[in-house]
Amino acid sequence: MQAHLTIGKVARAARTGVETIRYYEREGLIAAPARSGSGYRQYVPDVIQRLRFIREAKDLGFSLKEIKELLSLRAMPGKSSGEVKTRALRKIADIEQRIAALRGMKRALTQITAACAGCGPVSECPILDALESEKPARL
Amino acid sequence: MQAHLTIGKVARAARTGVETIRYYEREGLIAAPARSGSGYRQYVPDVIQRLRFIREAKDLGFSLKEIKELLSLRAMPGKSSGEVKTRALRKIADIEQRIAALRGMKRALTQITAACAGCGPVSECPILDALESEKPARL
DNA sequence: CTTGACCCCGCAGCGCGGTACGGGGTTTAG
DNA sequence: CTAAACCCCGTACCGCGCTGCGGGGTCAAG
Repeated sequence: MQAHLTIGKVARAARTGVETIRYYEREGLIAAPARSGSGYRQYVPDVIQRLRFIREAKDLGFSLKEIKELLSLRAMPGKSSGEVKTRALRKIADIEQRIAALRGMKRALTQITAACAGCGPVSECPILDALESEKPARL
Repeated sequence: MQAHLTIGKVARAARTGVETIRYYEREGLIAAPARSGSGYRQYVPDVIQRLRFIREAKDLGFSLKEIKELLSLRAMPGKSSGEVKTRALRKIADIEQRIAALRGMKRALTQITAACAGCGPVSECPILDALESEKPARL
């Protein structure tokens, strides 16, 4: 009846499991919430956004460790903003690389659909090689 | 002295481990190569590109199963190209979603660096919330 | 006041993607 | 010819990110 949510409600709202939330708490991805007299976790609604963000970042291939870093960009108790900025810039560069790599893949796949639309057996279509002749290396 | 490479050379060229290559072979991500009389694997150079592609896709958050699907878009023995096209289009849509999500993150991070460049303690900066107010849901 | 859904905690187990080990044979540089 | 470096295979083990289980307490609807 108040603004505090039980872990089960949070789990449903964030489309995740109760156990996952407890796990994230142990791993430091979300703060330990207040507790009721009987020991129940009492969440504020904000945690739902945070859980959703975690899920999204995870799907994009960030590890929980990286996500922790991303999240630590906010809520740094008394840190200078210069430090935050530096970290954020590094993350931005990382993200740009990922986007570029994804665009390369997309281009290759687009070529497949465009060039092979009407040609004969796929095994003879040389454009499929586009998939494998991505950048020589990097990182 | 010929065009065939041993597994160790391939591993070094693709910047991966020998065991990883054998693992990918077991998992069907790369074809089993020819063998020498004494049982040594004899690779053609192409495999190096393929391994690099796998590494790149992995870094982007694709699972080995998904990568297998991506790779299967080429080298489908006698499949109609219509089927390949359908699969490719699905993959393209998936990749576009990933790119969009990454762009959202980048935007949020950019706002952090821009807006907080000179303001006081980070804990008071409301724009950091951008990180958590990403899309309501999806998928 | 009971019953069922919920919560607590700790610990075991799982699937993924490797990584290492051990015991053997092979190749090649010196 | 020998020693180092490489290869084979099977199996065991690892860290990550959960997921489930058991044994217990709690809370709200009927």
